Order: sequence, then C-alpha cells, then structure tokens
Amino acid sequence: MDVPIAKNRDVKPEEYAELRRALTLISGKWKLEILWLLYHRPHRFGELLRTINGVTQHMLTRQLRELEADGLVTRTVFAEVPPRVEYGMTDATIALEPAIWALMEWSREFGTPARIAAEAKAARD
Amino acid sequence: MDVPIAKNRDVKPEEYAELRRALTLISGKWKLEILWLLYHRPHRFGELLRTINGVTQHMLTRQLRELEADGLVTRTVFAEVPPRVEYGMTDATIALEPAIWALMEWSREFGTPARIAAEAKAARD
DNA sequence: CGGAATCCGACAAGATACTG
DNA sequence: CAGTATCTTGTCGGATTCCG
Repeated sequence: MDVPIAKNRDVKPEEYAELRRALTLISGKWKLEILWLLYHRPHRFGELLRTINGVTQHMLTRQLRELEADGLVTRTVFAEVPPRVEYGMTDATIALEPAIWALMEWSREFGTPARIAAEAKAARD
Repeated sequence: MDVPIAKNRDVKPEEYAELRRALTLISGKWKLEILWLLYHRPHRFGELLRTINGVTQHMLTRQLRELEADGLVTRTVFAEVPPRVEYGMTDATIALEPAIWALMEWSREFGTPARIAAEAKAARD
C-alpha cells in the first residue's frame, strides 16, 4: 500500500462525499477517545467521565448521544437503584477500528509537527 | 483485520496522544478535500478554489497554510507574471493515504446515519 | 448515578474589500 | 493570480444549576 491509490486518475465526486461523511462522524473533541476506551471493554458513564481527562458531563453526554444516533455506540440502561448505564460497541464501531489504527500508525511515523507541539504545550499550561 | 485490536487489553495512554495528534492534523473543514485533490495531481490555488464547493478564499488560504506548516503539502511559487502557485504532496501526505482510504471504505460500507443525512439536506437548502 | 436545562465565552468560519 | 486585512456571524464547548 505504498503506491498512491488515486494518482493520475480522475477525481470521483462521490468519494468526496464519503470522505466528508466519515469525518463528520468522528469529528468531535472527545469521540475518538470514547471509542478508543470502548474498544477495550464496555464502560459506564461515570467511568468514562473519570477516565477521559478534561471532558465535562455536558460534553460527554452530548458526544455519547451523537455517537448513539450515528450507530457508533450502544447504550444499555439497567433498571437498578442506583441507575446504571453502559456504553458499548456496534458493528460500525468495530469496522472503524482499522481506520483508526491506520491513523495512529501514521501519527507515530510522522512525528509531531511544530503546530501540534505548540498546541500540546498550550494544553499543558 | 476483522478482529478488534484493542479488545480486552489495557488502555495505553500514549495511544490516546497519537490518535489526538492525527486528528488534529486532519481536522479542518476542507483539509481532507484538499489532500484528496492533491492525491490525483498537483493543483494551483485558483484551481482548488473553483473545484472545492463552498470554500472561501480566506479559508482555503488558512487551511493550506496550516497543511504547509504541518508538512502535509508543498507550496511552490513560480516567478512569473501572472503569479503561479502550485500545491503538491509530501512524504507524509502519501503515507496518510491508506488511512484516508480506510475511512472512505468504512463510510461507504456503513451508509449514512440519520444525523448526517439531515446535515446534507440542510447544506443543500 | 446519570443525566437535562440554561447561560455564556472563545474561537472557527463567512463576507467583503483591498493589493503586490 | 493569489493572496491580506477587517469585520461579522455561528458553532462548539465549558460552567452552573436542577432532577428522577
């Protein structure tokens, strides 16, 4: 897969659309972090809230709702007291993992550009 | 690659960071669209402006500058009248293509969730 | 425990006008 | 042609409060 796939062939407009749809699905400050945790095992709401550094209750709820609406997480409510809600993977989530993995490998290979290093520094301060 | 990679293993914090770096690099409303065009062949500024539907001069310039700063596009200025500037790929861009391709395949396979369909409709109106 | 509702600031993104 | 500069608008995400 070291040869560019699209080189010297015509642009296919429908491929734009696919690309943009995929990006829309995974865009959101905390979504991939959520999915990454779920890849390891199902998580409860409070568990996600404690584990993901910097996320607020508000945002966690919203991102989970969007993921659920997009079919990227399952939401299971247990009729208990106190209430328990568990989030897990779907077929679509599992199918996405190779793409996420490819992104991570690329990120590791090509290091940290100056702009990203600056942002990471700003986040630490 | 149909078996989840991370299932039942511990979360590695450094993998979060890689994921987030990669996402930061490709986040930006028009970046992947730009890269996708460049995968086919080098493009001039005005060419990108005309081809990418909905982008403004302002945003195109900014996204190109960020991509350039991150080492994801080359910018070649020809000393001619009228001026000509051409954008092309780098090694990092080429290395990213498999990941983009994986995202597109996933997008095609898992169709269009309701939320995305609604956004696409809103964009048409 | 796992949310919902409301308010608000910051920054991303668009519109418009001007330039080497 | 390929940008800058400036102003305005819109959306994302955060803080706080309340609830079954």
